Amino acid sequence: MGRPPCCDKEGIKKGPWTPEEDIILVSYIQEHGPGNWRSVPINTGLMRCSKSCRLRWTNYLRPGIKRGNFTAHEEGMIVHLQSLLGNRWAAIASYLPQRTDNDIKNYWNTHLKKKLAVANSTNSISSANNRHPIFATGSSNNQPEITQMAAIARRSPFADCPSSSYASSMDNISKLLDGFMKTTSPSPPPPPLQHYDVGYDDVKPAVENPLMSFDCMSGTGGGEMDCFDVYHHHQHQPASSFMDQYGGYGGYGEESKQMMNHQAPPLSSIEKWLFDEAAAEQVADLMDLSDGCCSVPMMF
DNA sequence: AACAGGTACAACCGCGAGAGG
DNA sequence: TCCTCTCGCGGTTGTACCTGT
Repeated sequence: MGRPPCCDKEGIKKGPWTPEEDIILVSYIQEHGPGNWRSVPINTGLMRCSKSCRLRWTNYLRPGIKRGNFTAHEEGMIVHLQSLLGNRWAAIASYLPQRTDNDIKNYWNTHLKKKLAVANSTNSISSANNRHPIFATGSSNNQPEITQMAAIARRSPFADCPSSSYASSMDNISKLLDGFMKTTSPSPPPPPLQHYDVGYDDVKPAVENPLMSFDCMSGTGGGEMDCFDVYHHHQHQPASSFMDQYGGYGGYGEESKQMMNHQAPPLSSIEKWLFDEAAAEQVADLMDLSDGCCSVPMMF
């Protein structure tokens, strides 16, 4: 007997989500937290399948998501990471905590693939890529490295930190509710959202870890120490001390820290490469073209 | 103004992995 | 060890919007 289809039941609604549905979903998650998606449609009365609820939350409603145009910096990172990891969008997204894997995937398919095709035809990108051995050898010839990097990506603090992500989420929800209130009036006020003092246009990164966030590579932040300084400052320190100092790990517990201590080098090869001169050079070039909006005020 | 083609992105589908019984 | 359930991921589709003719 095969697996029963998830969403082919009678009465399961498909298609775009309405603001009302969003409100219901957000309210429920605000109260119960994300997870246990099976129970979400049951408890909320939403005529959606659990998968649809999860997708809506993770790709649209989840707090800390940055919407709008990708910066040149983000583009560069996606291109780098895609070259290394292939179409492992979730792994790539873990390095861009403000972007969803769906966003990155869409952006890759609609923009970057085309751009790269054009660039490759003029050899402009390929020459840059070939500066680095990883590009020169091709991802398929570095399977162990890729595997390691994928594992690292999964272990990254951004990979899965529901608690911290959820805890900082209310700006998105506030946005949603705000937008909803603007477009539907009069209507009963939504449940009060607490713990959110962030303005509508002031989306904070879901995770504030300066090393793991490539946003810091922009170097345009107003901090006392730019990201490369941070990197150089910490690259010889054990991962644990760095993570402890900068409050990494998101929702990871002590056990995870220990795991990191045992399994992860202070700086993985992918991270080294991404901070490497070639990448830095390329990204720095892109930085010059950036509008600066990718620079996120960091905690240092 | 109307239409066609292109683009962007939200959402869906199917599969695999992992957890738990 | 096997089976079922649940979740997450990557590929794909549908559709609203944009742009050019």
